Amino acid sequence: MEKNKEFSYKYPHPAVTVDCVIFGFDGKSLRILLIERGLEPFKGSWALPGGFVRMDETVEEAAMRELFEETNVKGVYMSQLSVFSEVDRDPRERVITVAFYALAKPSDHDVIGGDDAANAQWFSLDDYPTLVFDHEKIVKVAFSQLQRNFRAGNVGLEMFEDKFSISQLYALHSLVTQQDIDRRNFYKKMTSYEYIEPTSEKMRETPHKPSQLFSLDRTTYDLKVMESFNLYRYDHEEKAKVPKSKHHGKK
Amino acid sequence: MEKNKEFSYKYPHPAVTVDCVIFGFDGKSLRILLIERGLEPFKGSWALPGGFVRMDETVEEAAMRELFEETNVKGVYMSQLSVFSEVDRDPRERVITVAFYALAKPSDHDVIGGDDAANAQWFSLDDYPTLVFDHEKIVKVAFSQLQRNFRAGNVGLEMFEDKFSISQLYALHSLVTQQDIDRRNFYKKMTSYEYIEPTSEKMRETPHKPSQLFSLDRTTYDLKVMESFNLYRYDHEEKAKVPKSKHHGKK
DNA sequence: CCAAAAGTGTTACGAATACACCCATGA
DNA sequence: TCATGGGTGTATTCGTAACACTTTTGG
Repeated sequence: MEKNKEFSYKYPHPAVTVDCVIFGFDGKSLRILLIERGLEPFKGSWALPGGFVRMDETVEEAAMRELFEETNVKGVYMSQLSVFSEVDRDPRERVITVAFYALAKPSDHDVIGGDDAANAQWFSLDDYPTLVFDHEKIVKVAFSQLQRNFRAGNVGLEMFEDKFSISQLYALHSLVTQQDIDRRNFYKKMTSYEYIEPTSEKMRETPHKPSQLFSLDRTTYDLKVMESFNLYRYDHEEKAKVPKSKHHGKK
Repeated sequence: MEKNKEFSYKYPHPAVTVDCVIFGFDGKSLRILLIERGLEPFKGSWALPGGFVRMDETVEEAAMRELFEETNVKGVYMSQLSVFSEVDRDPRERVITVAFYALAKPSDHDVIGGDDAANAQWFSLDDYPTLVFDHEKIVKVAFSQLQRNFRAGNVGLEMFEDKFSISQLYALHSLVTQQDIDRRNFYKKMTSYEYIEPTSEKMRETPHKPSQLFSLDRTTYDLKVMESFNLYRYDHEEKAKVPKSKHHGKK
């Protein structure tokens, strides 16, 4: 390929990428999903999953596509976090990135590095490798957002298995909000939600804690989450079938 | 046609723009600031103030710059709203836009169309001209955001003069939230805030309403707003390091 | 004086907090 | 058995809602 610059414009254009901050929870610590770059620049370094937006897709579609290609994770709720556009944030050229964030359960996905990623792996938020570009900053902003959402009442049930105990929720809530909520009040609050339904089973954890298991009424929960926050549902396959839906909430 | 496309890339790049939704309040209705386009495409049509992001500026800087160039408005709190990236949202080429929104007082700014704008003008949200591109959608999303913020406790004091009455706040709050809050409870709530300070003056309105005037402690208020929401302060001159003015004595 | 809107007080309710207590389990 | 953590009950606080009432001003 001799002529390798085929796309010309009258004015300079920045490149546009997407980056995804995916949070998970393993029962002990909060985790983020990272990839090991398989291409230059910074080949071999760790980074947020993401990549260039194609000309025939929206940034949301790009985020879902890249996440799936690079980590095999799909079907999560994605939310636009922020645009990062510092002029020198990428050494190659001017790159503006749209950051997304989502919650996922580590066990639910077959996390396999693919495509441009040599590897994909969950890391503890307390101890993850140095990230390339300004991805550390993006992670910080994402965590702030997560913290805000949690303090505002979000419970992050997307990060749990089908069956979960209130103490697990409590552990996560404490981790994220950094607040010292009374355990018993938290218990009552959670069990008062109509979308958290008790099962009769019991579960066993590390030391000796027999605790009641609960399950989630996804339908009710989704409604609550959707109206509380600005979340959009992105099923990876969505683009393939669904046309364009437009609904306006005019009164 | 000669060769007028000097900027070449190996892969296609979208163009990146910013658009600003500026809300104001005139005592009666909620207003937005629009410009009449002075250039093609859609020359003569109305649009949100905005334009292309330069290679040497962030999207925030671009938003402030374009807003100032096209409408003469500056020194407002800007907040990233969302990225709009539908593939066909611009007829010229692939254009991804970062939408911002801010609150301003209509009277404080000398709204003059400039640069790419033939004209700039405040319109009532109930009755504004058809907008180009997907700007109507952006306005809708911005209003939803505004509504969310107001329901969450924001009072939009940025939209008022130095002296204001509680009934004015109440009128705006009712307009935005569409909620029927008790006037008297609202009054007490507002006057309980430490950043809303009574003055001894009185003001006169349409029929016969003498009402107490209040003023705003900007410092305290800014703190509250900054931590409640994700707002960033952008003084237009900031980049050129011009000293900040606290009071505007101009009229 | 009267109408209309501003401003003040008083009570009620519900969610969030604080904390006391009992139960189940495993070592 | 005891230590540890799960689960339940109850009182208090506080912000908000509901609503009665007084004051001010223009006509």
